[in-house]
Amino acid sequence: MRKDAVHNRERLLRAARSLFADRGLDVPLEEIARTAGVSIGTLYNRFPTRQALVEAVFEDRTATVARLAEEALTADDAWEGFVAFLTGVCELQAADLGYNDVAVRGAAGGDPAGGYSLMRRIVDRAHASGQLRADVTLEDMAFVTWGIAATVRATFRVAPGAWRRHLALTLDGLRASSASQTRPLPAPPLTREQTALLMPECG
Amino acid sequence: MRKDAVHNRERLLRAARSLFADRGLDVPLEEIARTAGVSIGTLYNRFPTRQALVEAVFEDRTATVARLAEEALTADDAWEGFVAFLTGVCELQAADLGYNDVAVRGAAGGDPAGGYSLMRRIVDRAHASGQLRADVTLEDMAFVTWGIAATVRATFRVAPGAWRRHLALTLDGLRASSASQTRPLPAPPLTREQTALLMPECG
DNA sequence: AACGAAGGTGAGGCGCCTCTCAGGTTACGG
DNA sequence: CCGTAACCTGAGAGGCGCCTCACCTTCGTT
Repeated sequence: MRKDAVHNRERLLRAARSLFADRGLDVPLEEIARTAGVSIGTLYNRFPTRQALVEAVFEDRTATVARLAEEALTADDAWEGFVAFLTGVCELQAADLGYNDVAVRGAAGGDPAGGYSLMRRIVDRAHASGQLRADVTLEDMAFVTWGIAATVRATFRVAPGAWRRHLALTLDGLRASSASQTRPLPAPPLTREQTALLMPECG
Repeated sequence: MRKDAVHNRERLLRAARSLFADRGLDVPLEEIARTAGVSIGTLYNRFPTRQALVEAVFEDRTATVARLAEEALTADDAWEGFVAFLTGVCELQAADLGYNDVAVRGAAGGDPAGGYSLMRRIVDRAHASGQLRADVTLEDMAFVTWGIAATVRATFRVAPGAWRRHLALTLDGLRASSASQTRPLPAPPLTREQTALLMPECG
């Protein structure tokens, strides 16, 4: 690739990163090109589809999630690791409206550097320590993601940080002590296949 | 109003109700008119803005919510009433993608027939019975709404009913027994003003 | 029956966004 | 320094959805 092409690619990524973060994934491509100081044609040269641009912009996030997961596994307490991981992921969503969209729409593509199997280990460890309720599965983590993402979107202008309250309430519902002993949960967990369909990046 | 106008108005409402339910609030107005067998001009005659149409379509829902709230207040057990109310509201969202949008975007306009003060009574009653955790407020109900709505949207094609599992987990987090005694929640509840801003129909 | 007002119609203007392509420009190996 | 392949450009075609308005039809009243 010629070096001016590389240069333009980077300018486009910088512009897209910033606009996606502020306004979500639906920013007009023309605006991204203009912000990057490049023509719309160049944008299409570098990124033939919007999807390609989105994937390039959020490529680093998958590594970040993997790092969060690894840190969580080294936490002294399994539950604290579990909480730290989910908090970290939600912080990413709160800091970047574009990534928030990615999380909700499953638009990232590609497995997050083995994030899925790391997450499984976090969940297993929290189960083993007896602090995560036994009837909760890895697939239920999607509920946390979707729920907190929605609260972030609803409140980020008016009450940034409010999602932390929602997350705390959600996490309390996942503690072993919160299980409603009387009756089982009213629906089965999502299957692995369903999760793969809904969040391709976790397949 | 002339009777052909009334007739067309009803055809438009029927078409909009059906399309909104299946595809959400962003259906093209032209398509609604076409489905109703009426011209786009007529749609604009009856409903000068999209907002007006949406409000007319979902007018009945506010009464439904009020009815749910009243039923909840007559339940033998305060907690069961509380759960029944939230379940009912979520069922409305799960049954109609348009109403789901309304709930998330706060696009309904108008107080739901005093639904807000009824909800307050449901929450107060659940507090009084000692079953709803004390550090949860009426405003926190918005988290439930947003969260379940998001899960409904994500799963309704692939796993309809999965939201019930999410709701059950969420509700378990709201039980008094789930309060993490050690530390307070990490963020204050939304203020009444913030809630009014975010969900105008609850102002 | 006749008339005025209310209502219906749909082509077309507008704005927004996506995507293409013919023509001009630049990098870089030889 | 030259030639060519890679690259950049931006006008414009095309699609979509919103909304208006001049013209015609129908209702309902007298």
